[in-house]
Amino acid sequence: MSTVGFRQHDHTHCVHTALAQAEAKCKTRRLQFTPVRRRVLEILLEKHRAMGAYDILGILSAEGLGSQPPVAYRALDFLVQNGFVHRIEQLNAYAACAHPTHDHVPAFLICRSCKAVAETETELTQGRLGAAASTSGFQIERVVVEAEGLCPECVGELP
Amino acid sequence: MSTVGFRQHDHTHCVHTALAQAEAKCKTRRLQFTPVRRRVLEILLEKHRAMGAYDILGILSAEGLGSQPPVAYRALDFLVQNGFVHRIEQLNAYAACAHPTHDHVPAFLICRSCKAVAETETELTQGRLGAAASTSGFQIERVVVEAEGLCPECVGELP
DNA sequence: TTGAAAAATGTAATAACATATCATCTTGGA
DNA sequence: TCCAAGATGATATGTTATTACATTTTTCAA
Ligand SMILES: [Zn+2]
Ligand SMILES: [Zn+2]
Ligand SMILES: [Zn+2]
Ligand SMILES: [Zn+2]
Repeated sequence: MSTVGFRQHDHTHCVHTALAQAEAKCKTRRLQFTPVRRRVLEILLEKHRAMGAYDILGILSAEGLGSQPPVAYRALDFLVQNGFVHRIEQLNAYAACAHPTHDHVPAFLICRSCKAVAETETELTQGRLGAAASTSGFQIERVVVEAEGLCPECVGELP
Repeated sequence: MSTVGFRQHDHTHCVHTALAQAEAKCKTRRLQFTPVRRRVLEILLEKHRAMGAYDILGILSAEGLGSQPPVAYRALDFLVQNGFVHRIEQLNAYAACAHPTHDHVPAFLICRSCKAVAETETELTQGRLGAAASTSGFQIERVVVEAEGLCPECVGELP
């Protein structure tokens, strides 16, 4: 399954594929897939977990791609804006999108022990939240859904 | 309806009621409902909106109840831990619980224009998220559900 | 009642996360 | 070619949150 990413896998191939897809999408939309933007996405794809802006900045800095916070935040804003990366609100962190080929409402499973993050999908106006919104006349534009708990690896090893 | 709080109302009475309920609950559970904790909850009930820790600290400080960040964060941690207050992840802010009398999974509707916040409820493992969790063996302990959009007041007045 | 343990508070310092501003350079298109 | 929009460089600052340790207060059982 591609919906949940807790199992180990080799992803040198999928990093390449995702970068190529991102590049193509940018070309289509006439967006500039600049070196910093490309590298930030690549870092997030390679690490395959949520990373803070300053973690990413540290890597960029070591590579001579920029050392000040705006460098990282600008690249991340671009990637989030265009759906290549999601922001995880609970962690103040960022993760590469696992389903970049189609529009979706991301939802996350976040392990409180090992910090692994898996992305799945949800609906914009599911269940009671959607009902409450339409009852009150609230117009939902974006939904943050983030579940915290224990991943399969950690669930056996902790209280 | 009590589920959605976008309509105007007078709540001097409900502040008193909520404080009394909190006090009773603390007595039952043998928790210390100290002056700072009480006052922080009262502030959040009175303002009836999401507030940052430093907003609250400013008020506490003006009243001589403490001037350093840990004062506010400790009180907020206590109130969140015990279900009197919820943290709004998207806003890095806190709001008094609207349904303190029973256990629930809070969900929020957040107006991006006026910053009003309404609390409703949801299920711990709704829809696809729950399905993905059980498929992968992830054990959900807490869910953050926060919808961003336009409240009834603002939906007519903005693009 | 009293004394040890647990909980809460006071205080200082610092860490972590994020944005504002303005100058300069690059890119894409008329 | 030249302009305008977009991207980057660089400095400073703003905002949110935690660590650490000393002191006081509360709890609870001997
Ligand atoms: Zn995604
Ligand atoms: Zn784990
Ligand atoms: Zn609540
Ligand atoms: Zn509004």
